[in-house]
Amino acid sequence: MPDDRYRVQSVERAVFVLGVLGDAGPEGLTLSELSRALGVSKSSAFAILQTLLGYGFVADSGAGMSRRYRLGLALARLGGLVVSQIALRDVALPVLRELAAATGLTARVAVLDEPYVVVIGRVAARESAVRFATNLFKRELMHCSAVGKAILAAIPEQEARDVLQQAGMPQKTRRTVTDLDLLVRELADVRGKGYAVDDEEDAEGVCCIGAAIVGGHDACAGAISVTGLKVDIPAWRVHQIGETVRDHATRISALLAEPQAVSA
Amino acid sequence: MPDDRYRVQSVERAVFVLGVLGDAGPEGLTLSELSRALGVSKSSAFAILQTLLGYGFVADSGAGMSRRYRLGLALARLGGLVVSQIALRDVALPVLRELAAATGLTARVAVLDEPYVVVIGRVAARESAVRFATNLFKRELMHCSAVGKAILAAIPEQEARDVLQQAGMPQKTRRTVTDLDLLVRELADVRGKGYAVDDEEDAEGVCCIGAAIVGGHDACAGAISVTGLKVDIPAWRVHQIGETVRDHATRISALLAEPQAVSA
DNA sequence: CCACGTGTTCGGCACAGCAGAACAGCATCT
DNA sequence: AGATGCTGTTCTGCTGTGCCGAACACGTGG
Repeated sequence: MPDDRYRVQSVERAVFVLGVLGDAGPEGLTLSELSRALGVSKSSAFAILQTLLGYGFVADSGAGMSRRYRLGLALARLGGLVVSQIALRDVALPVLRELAAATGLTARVAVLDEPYVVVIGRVAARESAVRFATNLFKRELMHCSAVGKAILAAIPEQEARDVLQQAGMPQKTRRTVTDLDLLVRELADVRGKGYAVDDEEDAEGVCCIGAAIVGGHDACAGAISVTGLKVDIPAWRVHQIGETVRDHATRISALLAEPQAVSA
Repeated sequence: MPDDRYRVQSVERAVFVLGVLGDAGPEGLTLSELSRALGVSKSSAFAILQTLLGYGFVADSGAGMSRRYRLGLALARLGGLVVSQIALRDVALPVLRELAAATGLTARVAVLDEPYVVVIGRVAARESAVRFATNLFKRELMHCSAVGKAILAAIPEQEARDVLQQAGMPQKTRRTVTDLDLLVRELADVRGKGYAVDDEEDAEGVCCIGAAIVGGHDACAGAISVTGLKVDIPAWRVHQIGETVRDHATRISALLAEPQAVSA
């Protein structure tokens, strides 16, 4: 996907190794399984694994005839560093707790990771029938999520067009907006209201309402949203919830503008 | 460090890139700084960065003349996967809370990541004068830590010797045991008592008492320990604390043996 | 016992990807 | 203004990396 002019093959393969091992779960994979999944020779996969093994990026369970490889603890360390570096997360979480309490819905905070959005924090609704299995830190498409559309509405239109074209606009449900111009027109409406709605556009039966967070270093720092079943968010509640979400987003924006007083 | 026969240079360099960026903090580094820190040409570093960038392993803040690179969110995702895969962590943490409360000391749980130990969980003492700045998920030496010695005592002697020789036994403080045979003899004593003591062997003025956790898939699943200032752990308290730590370790071992009933 | 599974080792050839130099912006100093 | 330092990016050509394939050692099950 990146500018494939300056990509180095070995590194790319190493990244794939980590990706495949991540999907594999705690049991891990054998060398043969891995080399097949990647479509590379066993010896190549072996060399990459040995290298990553030396630095703790992968771990191996028991040597011998059926040695299994899984993700290593060095990744936990680096991952922790990344998380601790996201200031927005720490600022937003307390406010999200209030938002979740006020609406009775699951609240989330996400940032732009061009051309995707990434959920970096989450507060589950206290008493929710279903639990939304949204993976933290996974790249999600912008055109069919409330946080995505909220961010798109907060950045220059041309930039939004670029981002959308780069990522594509696949049809995820019956209601997904797949036309670029149609979505851009919707963004104007979002700017007017101050909140964005995802009405079953990402998953059937699931509704989200989000609002952008402005400030920080860049113009748009991210967005927050609440998620619930379509049943729990009837049409007549949308506007009221939308305003609540928008107000909480504004509060986070204000907190970001303040001189930081971070506690240990 | 690894069997440098089968290491692939590009992957190794990519690992170094991530390591350097991790140490650099949220501000990140410029391409030039990075290439200098690594001792590779700018173009090589650039190619590696482009590749990692494409998969979210690094992120870039603003293009142009002074583009800065930092760790990317993909690492947070993989790191989260790793953490969630460590069953021991979830089992141990509640018990560690009790241990911390019972002793008034900081409690930690670690696993073997040959030939090192890695702290995977921690519960700070409620009312502690100092806060111990131990990094989670960082590889630590075994010969000068309570968790390390506890694990060493729980595995076959030959294996312990191998591990110690592989990692080396550098002198970290005046009291660090740097002689292999001397330490091996101490391990017999640890087996007898059921707990291991680190008496200012890792850092001046800091004392740890740890005990091994057995069971799980392997014979030795890890170890727990309590950490405090030498002043807070006078000689007459060592035995009593040691027994407390040992008992809590035994409880964790028992929990691991039970058929898992994990809550969401 | 042989056939197939595994992980590991080796060698040789090709091209991946290195280094170095040239390029384009931008700052700051002379 | 001009000059010189920085920055990131691009390009080219040579070299040595690190690919693949095949042989190896070990275990298992038909």
